[in-house]
Formats: sequence, structure tokens, C-alpha cells
Amino acid sequence: MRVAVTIREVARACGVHISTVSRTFSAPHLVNPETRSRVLACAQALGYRPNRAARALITGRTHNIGLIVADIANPFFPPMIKAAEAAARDRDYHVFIANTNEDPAVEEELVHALAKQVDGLVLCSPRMDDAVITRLRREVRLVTINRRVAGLPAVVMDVAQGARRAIAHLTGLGHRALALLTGPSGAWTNAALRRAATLAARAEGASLTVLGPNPPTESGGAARAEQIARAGVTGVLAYNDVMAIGLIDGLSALGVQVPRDVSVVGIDDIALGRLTRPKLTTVATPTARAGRIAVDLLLAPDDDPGRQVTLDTDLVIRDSTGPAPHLARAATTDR
Amino acid sequence: MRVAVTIREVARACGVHISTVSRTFSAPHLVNPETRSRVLACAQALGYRPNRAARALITGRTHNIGLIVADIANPFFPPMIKAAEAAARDRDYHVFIANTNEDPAVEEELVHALAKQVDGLVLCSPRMDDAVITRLRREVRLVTINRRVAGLPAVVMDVAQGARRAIAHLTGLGHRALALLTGPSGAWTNAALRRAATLAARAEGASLTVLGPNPPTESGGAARAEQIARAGVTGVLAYNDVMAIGLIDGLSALGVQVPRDVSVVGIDDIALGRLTRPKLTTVATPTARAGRIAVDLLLAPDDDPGRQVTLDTDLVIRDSTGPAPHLARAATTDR
DNA sequence: AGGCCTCCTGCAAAGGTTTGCAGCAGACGT
DNA sequence: ACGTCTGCTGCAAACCTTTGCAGGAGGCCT
Repeated sequence: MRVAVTIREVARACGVHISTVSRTFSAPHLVNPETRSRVLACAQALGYRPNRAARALITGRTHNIGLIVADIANPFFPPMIKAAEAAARDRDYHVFIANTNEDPAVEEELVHALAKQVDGLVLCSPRMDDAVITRLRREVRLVTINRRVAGLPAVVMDVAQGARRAIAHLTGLGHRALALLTGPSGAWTNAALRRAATLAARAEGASLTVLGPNPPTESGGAARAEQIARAGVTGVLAYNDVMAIGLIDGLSALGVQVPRDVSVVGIDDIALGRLTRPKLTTVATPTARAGRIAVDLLLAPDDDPGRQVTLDTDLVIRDSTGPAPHLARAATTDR
Repeated sequence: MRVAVTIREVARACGVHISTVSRTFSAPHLVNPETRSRVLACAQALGYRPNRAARALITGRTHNIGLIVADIANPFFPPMIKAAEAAARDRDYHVFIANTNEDPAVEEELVHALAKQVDGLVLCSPRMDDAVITRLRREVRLVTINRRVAGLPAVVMDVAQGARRAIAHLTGLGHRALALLTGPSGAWTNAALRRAATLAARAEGASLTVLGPNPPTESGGAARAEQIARAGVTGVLAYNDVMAIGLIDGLSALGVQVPRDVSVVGIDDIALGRLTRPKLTTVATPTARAGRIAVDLLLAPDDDPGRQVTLDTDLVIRDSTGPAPHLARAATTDR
């Protein structure tokens, strides 16, 4: 196996010095075009591929980046990962993926473990404290997604704006008793969402019951179904689509219909939301774009370190929201 | 940034030779317990972490593995990736993820690119020719998932068995005109599925219309809806759940109801299948287990290279399958 | 006392590549 | 004819570890 053809063998086969072979690949303009093509031919024939570990050892650049996510099985992440991976490959970079399982301690440990092996790390919705992140950044270049840390490049999706639109949409449909299903307490977007939703509800003259924190999963949403049903709430905004879908599922098990009895809005616009019934009304976040931009920020030369990019979100109205029940009833039964 | 404390500085701080520091980490039993703990203390204080690239350079082992998948956004893969990543981390390995976008050429190129950076590669449902894979394996250790190549370790899920059960389930419900929605032509499981379904249908005395190849996506399934509706088929087995869900969606857009008019069975049992309505009847494949076993095969010492593990599948009956329409009609309208 | 063995540590080579420096040949200007 | 400059190539050190070998100290046996 491991035949491992090295620069040395190419050099011998070609009758040149190893440094010439090296330059053929890493600084082609320094070598005579004719020599260069001869070297390339030899390399091709021998199946030579530069050893990235050796290269990394001397240049200090690995041509690898890492992506640290809470849970790759959460459908929010794959499109982001995919886009990031494509962007990385465009620049001849490879990407490590690491799962934290929503655990800040694992997260920190993974940053350490990966630090020496990558030129930079993208932290996707990290749950660590700001202080920890600030300490970690001395070890390795960092970019965050959906998290603002002072002085650190970031790309964040404007969930606050999305939350405002979602609340306005619900109140516009006549809903006055609203609820917010929050997500994990460590998530930065969770705090932003909570703040924005509270303000928006107040501005619209609606009440807002905040329920959380919840695990950002289907069952995390479903677990709140009974509480929602009992509270007389008619409009719900959930931390993400998965929770929203879980909630709808939980409600229907209780005989509460969406959107007839309760309207539900999610966040993220995962592909799944178009396939469940009713189709989910949601705040679409440009996750793929975020992934791409994050690696650009990581890999592009820094004109402005600490640059933070905010991405607009969009309210996509589908079938999980409808007029508030008392209005609907008034229209049909004039009670 | 990059302070990069090396073995040398630890050695100096500790008053020992670098080799002693090295051994403290890579062969602790060779160093005096007292010295060892002194070295560990120094290393800890200085924040030393072994440089894996340098280590890889000399040992030839990178402590990395790679996972090559067709499309990480396909919900079939994330649970597998997650399990593989966990299994790898248990052995102090990290994992590269690479997306091929269903393109065999990209796949091959990625194997080359990753070969020098990993101790082994897991190919998840590869689309390359056997000959290509056989050539590639001289470059790097390989394990395949859902693909059998002579002499190569593999873990495959027994879709043939699943297909037989699915067909039997459908015929048991009275369906006689069946269809099979196949997947990508390069996929090994696709061929296995086709063969098994054809045989099973014949054995059960049902007709089987084979429609494909299709892209293994939601729209790939939806695109066949009209054809299915027109063909008078009442039972369908799809290459995977995503296609099955797409088909159901497409059928309902045509006014064809599942399972009243047509019964649909998927394969994979992705989480999504429990959330769509009707809940999907499907052949459950143990994807997470497959991921774990694949990295075990890759990393465990070889008692039997070329070992191929077959994993049982399970038919999970939910709400997308029901009695054949003529039977249902006969029961209610005694026509 | 001598020999041998065990336990630990130091020495130095090796792994594949990059890169600053130096050298060489030829071109060009004067 | 000489000097300078440019374009290309070779030399060798360096990056950080691991590891086979050797050597030293001390213990134990005969």
C-alpha cells in the first residue's frame, strides 16, 4: 500500500533538484516554463501528490479548516456545512467537522484538539461563554456564526428582524395571546430572539408568554404542546423549525388543530418545513450563504479583522398560520 | 497569536531532553513516574499540545479519517456521519467530511486529495466503478458503506431483505400492481434493490413497474407522481424516504390520496418520515450503526481484511400504506 | 568483586517539504 | 571587454516529532 511517491523521486526521475520540484508546485513563476512542464509530466507519471502534513510543518499553514457544530443531525446545519465545504474546496481547503452535542465543554475541547490541525475554525452557534471564546482565539483563528463576540469576525442572521415580522404577521391575523418557545439558554440567537419578540409583542399590543429554555429538537417542541393548549395562546413563535414541527405534532395529538386553533411560526426554513402538513410558516435564514461567507471571512486576507456581517431574514408565509380563532368563529357563527 | 509551544520548550523548562518529553506522551511507561509527572506539569503550565502534523510526518499515522458522502444535506447521511464521528473521537481520531454532490469524478478526486491526510477513508454509498475503487485502495485504506467490492471491508444494509418485506407487506394488503422508484444508477444498493424487488414481486404474483433512474431527492420522487397515478399502480416502493415523501407530495397535488388510492413505502427511516402526514411506512436501515461499524473496521487491527458486515433492516409500518383500493371499495360499496 | 540485568535518559537521524542564499549562464548596455 | 542585471537552479537549514541505539546508574547474583 502506501507507496508514497515523494518530491525526491520526482526530482530524480526528472534530473532536477528537489527544490525545483517544490517550486514547480508552490511558486511556478520561479521556474523555467520548459523545466516546469517536464517536472509536471514526471509528477503526473509517478502520481506524485504533495504531502500536506510536511508542507504544513514548515509553512505553518495546513490548508484545512474546521467546522464546529452543535448537532449535525439537526437539519439546520447540513446546508450550512455543505456550503462551507464547497467554499473551502474552492480555495483548496479541506474541512473537519466536529459535533459538540450541544455541550460547551466538548466544544472547548474540540477547539483545542483541532487548533493545531487547521488554519481556522468556524464556530456555528457556539454555546461557550464569551470569555472562553476570547481566550481560545489566541490559539487559532476563529469566525463565529450566529454569535457576536467583540473583535471577532462573525456572520449573524438577523433573527430579531425576523421575529418582528413574525409577530407582526401573527397580530395582523388577529392573534393577541402569543407565546415564544425559546431554545437552548447558551445560544446567542436565543437571547436576541427573546428580546426582539418581547419588544415586538409589546409594540403590537399583544401578550407574550415565554416558555423555555427548551432543547432545540422535535420533542423539545412537542413537550410544550399541552402547556400551549392550556394557556389559551393562539399564536406561537418557536426558536426553530424543528421545534415548531414538534409542537404542531404535539398539538394535533391533543386534538388542537393548526392553524385553525393555534398558529405556529418557525425559524430557519429547513427543507422539511415544506413537506410537513400544514406547511410551515417560518422565518427563512440564509444558512448556506452564512456558511460560505464564514469561510470567506476566515480565509480571505483581513482588511478588517473583527468584521461582522448581518444577513437579512425573510418571513415565508405558508399554511401553519391563519386568522385568530375568535375572528374565524365570528365570521362563521357570529357568536 | 500562534504561540506554538513545542516539545523543545517543555524540555528546556523541565531540564530534560526532548525525547523524554516525547516519550512522556507517546510511551509513558518508558519514563520514570516522577520525571513523567514533572514533565506533565511543565507541559500543562506552558499549554503544550503535540503537533499532529509533525507526528504524522514521522509515524505515518495522521489520526484522522475521512468520510466521503454524496450529499450531506440528504437526511440519510447526518446520523451516519454523527455516529462515525463519535466512534472516531473515541479512538482519538478526527474526521474530514467531503461532499461529492453525487459525482463519481469528484469522488475520486476527493479520495486523492484526502489520501495523504488520513489513515483511512469511509466511502458512503460510492458511485465510482469497482475498478476505480480497486485502484484507489492502493493509495489509502478504504471501507465502504452500502457497496460491496471484492476484498474490501464493507458494511452494507440488507435492503434486499427489506425490499422483500416491503413487497410482501404490499401484496398482503391486496396490492397487485406495484411500482419501484429506483435511485441513482451508480448506486450499488440500487441494483440490489431492483433485483430483490423484481424477484419478490414475481414470487408474490404481482406486477412490478420499474421507474428510474431518478435523483434521490424529493423532486426526484415528485416527478414520477403523474406517471404513477396514470399507470394504475396502487403500491409503490421508493429507493429512499426522501423520494417517497416527494412522491406522496406530488400525488396529493394531483388529488391522489395516500394511502387511500396508492400505498407508498420508503427506505431508510429518516426522522422526517415520522413528521410528514401520512407518517411514512418504511424499511428502517441502521445508518448510525453502520457509521460506527465502518470506522471500527477502518481503525481496528485487521484480523480479517475484506470483512463485510451485513446489517439487518426492518419494516416499519406506519400510515402511508393501506388496503388496496378495490378491496376497500368492495368492503364499503360492495360493487 | 565482577558480571549481568533493568530502568531510565540522552543522542541523533529521519520524515517531506519550503525558502533564503548563493551561484551560474546568458543578455544587455557602455 | 567589462560590469550589471535577470532568470533560473542548487544547496542546506528548518519545521516538530518519534525512535533505535547507546550509555550510565544502580541492584542483584554468583
